[in-house]
Amino acid sequence: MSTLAQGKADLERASTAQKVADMLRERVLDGELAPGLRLSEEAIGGALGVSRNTLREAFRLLTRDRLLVHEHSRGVFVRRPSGDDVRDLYAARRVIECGALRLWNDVTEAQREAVRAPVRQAVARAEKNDWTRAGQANIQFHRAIVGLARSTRLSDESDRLFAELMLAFRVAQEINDFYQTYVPWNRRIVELLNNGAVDQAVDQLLEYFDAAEQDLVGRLEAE
Amino acid sequence: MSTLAQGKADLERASTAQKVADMLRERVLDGELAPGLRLSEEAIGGALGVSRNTLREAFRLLTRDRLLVHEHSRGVFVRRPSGDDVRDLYAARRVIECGALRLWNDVTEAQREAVRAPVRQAVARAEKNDWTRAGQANIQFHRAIVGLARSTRLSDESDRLFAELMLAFRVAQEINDFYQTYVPWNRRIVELLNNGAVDQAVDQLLEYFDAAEQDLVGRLEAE
DNA sequence: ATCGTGGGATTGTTGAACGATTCTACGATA
DNA sequence: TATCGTAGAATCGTTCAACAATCCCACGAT
Repeated sequence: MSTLAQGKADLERASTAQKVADMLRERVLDGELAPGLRLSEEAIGGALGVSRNTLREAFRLLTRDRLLVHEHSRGVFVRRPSGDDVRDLYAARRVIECGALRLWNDVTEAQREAVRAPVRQAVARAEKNDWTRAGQANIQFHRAIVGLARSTRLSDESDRLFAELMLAFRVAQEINDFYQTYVPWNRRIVELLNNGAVDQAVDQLLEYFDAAEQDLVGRLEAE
Repeated sequence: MSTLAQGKADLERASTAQKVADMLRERVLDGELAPGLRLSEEAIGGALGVSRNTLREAFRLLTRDRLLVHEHSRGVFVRRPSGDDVRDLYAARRVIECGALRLWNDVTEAQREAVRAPVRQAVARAEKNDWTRAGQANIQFHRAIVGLARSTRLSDESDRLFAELMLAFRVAQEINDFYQTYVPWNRRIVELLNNGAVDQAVDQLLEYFDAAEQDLVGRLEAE
């Protein structure tokens, strides 16, 4: 059964543009292509061995994901989120994640466990000072919160928001610093949820967003 | 001042692909291009006088907006939303709009008025049996609710959800029928908001979503 | 120091080309 | 008669080459 699904996934393999977009997405998210950098069609296309047309399709995909920005007749650039972008981003997250978290009592146990597990993982990794992977667990935590809503459209959009936020973190050079404070915060949220105090958990999540936004915006607008 | 902004908007005019995409979007939304229809690259490109490459970029844009679906080596088709799509759509709307509506007491008076006005408009148009434009006012109502969050990202995504929902309405041939029931519903919601009963307004909104989803899914899965 | 004004580089769009994939219709086989 | 397989037509995926439009930069004029 799973082999069938696997085979189908292979059959419906991505187009060249899709594959190029995936590769570029990784490079952007891991910082190899720094925010603000201009991506030359000729240089990238030559390096990857694809034609300009195909490359431009890949650019369109990433532009739609807000990882790249397109300026007419000037080219595409790796996005450099501004303070206003971050405020916009957190306004969206507040609505989506708090709204989804309020569904806590209406969802399956499997969904609830998907929220708890990443927090345990983040705690364990934080104790080992593995902040990179602790950060990944944090994202999983928030993805699972959105997942409570059971809407692929909402989850997909949230993934785009998370990716954009990663860029903002990079610009603010805040990859590891801030992660130390959110771990206990998430722990508290899960604790409140387990005690049935959903409203208080939502309040905690809101406070977390306030703190994170303020910190990030501050660093972004400092320069 | 506004003329300057207007001029700037004109200067930063869309690319050819963007303009083609806008034109096709209209045709899809007003039903001229029916759900399920296949869009031939050659036919459309020839009729519009643009090259295949440019047209394909336009298709990509609309695919990203979920108005078209792309099938490898088969072409692009006007999306035909399924019952599952509608369920997914409403799950997202529940989270977004209810979450945004809870901000009622934290926003400016101008934002609140932007929510009330479309309802008055819808009532007036409904009395004149102008259901098409009453439906447009309804969408404005829901757009304004999302606007309470003050996030362009959230508003943009919601616009995509609304557009997709319009397609579902078309498939269900429910353009005008259902509109008669939501007008009084929206009226009640605004009344509750004006009385400061935000939580009850959210509950009413949820019930409205339940009813609308059930009705739409029922018609969609009937065929 | 500011303001044209070029040349050079890059993007925007087109058209043609060819392999790969899908669709269609026809005929073979049971 | 119904199913299956196959050849041919139509369409898509991708590349390449070309040229106009636009932007960037440096140089010189005022």
